Amino acid sequence: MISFEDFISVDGIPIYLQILRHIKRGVVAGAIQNGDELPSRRVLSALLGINPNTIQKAYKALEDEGLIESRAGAKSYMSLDVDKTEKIRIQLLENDVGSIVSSLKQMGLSKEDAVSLIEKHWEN
Amino acid sequence: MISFEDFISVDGIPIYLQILRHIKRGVVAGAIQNGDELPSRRVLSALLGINPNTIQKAYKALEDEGLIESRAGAKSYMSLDVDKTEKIRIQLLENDVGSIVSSLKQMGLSKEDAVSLIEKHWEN
DNA sequence: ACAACTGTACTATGTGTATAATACAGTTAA
DNA sequence: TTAACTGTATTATACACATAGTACAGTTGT
Repeated sequence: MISFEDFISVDGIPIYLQILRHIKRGVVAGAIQNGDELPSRRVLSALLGINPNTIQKAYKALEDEGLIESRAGAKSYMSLDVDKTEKIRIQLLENDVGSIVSSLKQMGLSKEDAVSLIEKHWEN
Repeated sequence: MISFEDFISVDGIPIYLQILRHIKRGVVAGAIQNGDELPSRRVLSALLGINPNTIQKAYKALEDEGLIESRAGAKSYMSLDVDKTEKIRIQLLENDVGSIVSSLKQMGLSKEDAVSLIEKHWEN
C-alpha cells in the first residue's frame, strides 16, 4: 500500500497536483513500484482531510497519464515500467533543477554560491 | 526604469505573484534599487500583454509590503533600504533552496548527485 | 490652461480549484 | 447472497485569478 504519511499540503499549488507530484517522486525514489495498491479515494480523502472529489481529480490525472489502472468497484493499482519511470525522473528533475538554477541566476548568484547554499541546506 | 524585457510568464503560478517575484529577484541581484521608477500600470500591461488589473494587483501587493510608493496621478517608485533588501534575499533564497532540497531528497538523490545536477544545469 | 499621462475604483464575465451532498453500479470477502 | 467496500458521475456553492470595459480624480510637461 502506497504511503501518504509524509504528505504535507502547501498552499498556492493545487492540491490534486501536489498529490500527483508526491506519487511521482515516490516512483523516482523507488518507494512506489509497479502493481502497488493505492488507497481508495474515500480512505485517502479521510486520511489527508481532503475532499474525495479532489482525490478523484488527482487519480484521474494519474490514469490519464497511464500511471495507474482503475476498474469500477475494485482497487486501483500502479501501472509502471522502466520507460515510464525514466520519463518521470527526467520530467521532475528537469523541472525542479531548471527552476532553481534560473532562480539563483536571476538573483545574481555564482555557481559556487549556489552549490554552497544547496550543501548547507542539505543537512536540515 | 525597471526592465521587464526578460520576464516570461509561466502557467500554474498566478501572474501577479510572478511579477512580484521578478521584481524581488531584481532587488536581490542589485539590478533594481531604491528610487527606481516603475513602468506605469498601463504601459507594463501593454508590454507584457497582461490585463491592467493584474498589474495593479501586483503593484498593490508590492505597496502593501512597503517596497514601492505610489501617489494618485504620479509615477510609482521603489522604496528600498538595506534591511528590506536583506529580508527579501533571505525570503527568496530560503524558499527556493528549501524547496529544491526537499524535492531532490524525496526523489532519493544524494547530496553529491544534487550538487552534480545543479552544476551541470548551470551552464545551459 | 490643457492635453496626456498617472493611480485608483468599480462592475461583470469566465475559468480553475475545492468543497458538500448524493447517487448508482461493479467488486470482493465473509 | 449480502454487506461493505470500490470507482464513477452529477449538481450546487464558494473562492481566487484573469479578463474586459468604464470611470474619475490627481500629476506633469508644454
